[in-house]
Amino acid sequence: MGHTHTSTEMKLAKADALCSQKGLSLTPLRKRVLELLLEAGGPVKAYDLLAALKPDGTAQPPTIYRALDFLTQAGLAHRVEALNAYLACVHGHGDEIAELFICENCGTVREQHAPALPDHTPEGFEISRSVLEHYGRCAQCSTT
Amino acid sequence: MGHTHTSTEMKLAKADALCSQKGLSLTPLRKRVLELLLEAGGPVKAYDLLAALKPDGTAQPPTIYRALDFLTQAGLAHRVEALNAYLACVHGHGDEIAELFICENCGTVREQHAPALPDHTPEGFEISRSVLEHYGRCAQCSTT
DNA sequence: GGGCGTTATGTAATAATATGACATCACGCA
DNA sequence: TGCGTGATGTCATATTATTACATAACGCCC
Repeated sequence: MGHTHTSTEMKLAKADALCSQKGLSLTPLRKRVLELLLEAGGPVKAYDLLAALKPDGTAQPPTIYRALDFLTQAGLAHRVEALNAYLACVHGHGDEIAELFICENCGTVREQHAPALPDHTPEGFEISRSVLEHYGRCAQCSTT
Repeated sequence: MGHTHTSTEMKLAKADALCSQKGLSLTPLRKRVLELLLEAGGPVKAYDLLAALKPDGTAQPPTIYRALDFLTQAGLAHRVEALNAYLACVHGHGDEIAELFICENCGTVREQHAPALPDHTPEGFEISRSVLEHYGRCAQCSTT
């Protein structure tokens, strides 16, 4: 087993800890989906996850969407809105939101915490969720 | 005809001007779609537009998606990523990006220009498009 | 241990969103 | 006139997501 695998295991363990701390149950199915996301190392489509989960094609869509809902609620994954894809989230964002830089050439995603954000929130507007995604070319791809 | 209608006409005229200035052709179909978006005053789904366009149901999806592609390219509309919906855009953003505040209760959207992004873009990353959307409750809805 | 509520998963069907491919039309222009 | 280009029409299908209901797993109370 290589380094990547080990790292995945560590992240899964961390996710376990985080869930039990919050009183959420990271069941085998949910954990497996998170593992697939972590192994992918980038955004994955729901139906690709579904195929990976059960290569014989017996898994049904709700299976994967439920798992993804759980993971996103738990803060263990993000949905990349403009790609209809999902991404494992390693760091626990507190109140900060995720800011994604998505390379349209190679598909890699760089994730950061965005500091609390908008200066010009309209008076009285209560934000419950923010989407902040940038599309373009990463350093690698813009030089080549 | 009330004030809203008049205002829509003015915006359409403005769109016309903007297009001819850029060498784009705001055809009757495209203009009609923009008009529908303006009249709606908020985000509309592609298939709803399609239905509004041809109440007899004879219009096919590519019709509306092509028109929406044109309008978004031209800067006359935005796609609201997390809603799979489209929104007329009245102000021409220059290099600034659109920042949307979307009330999940009443569905209204407040749009602003976000200043070119005061962020920590990774070294070398070239942004071609940004998505900035906030979901929550507007002032109206959070008090009631 | 037996019933029972709650949460998670399985499964079938279908809804909602979007694109590909090709035909046709309209219009400018050599 | 004939041709090239961009726009639209039309059919088919792909992709993404949800609803609804059945079953299973597990804790809890008695």
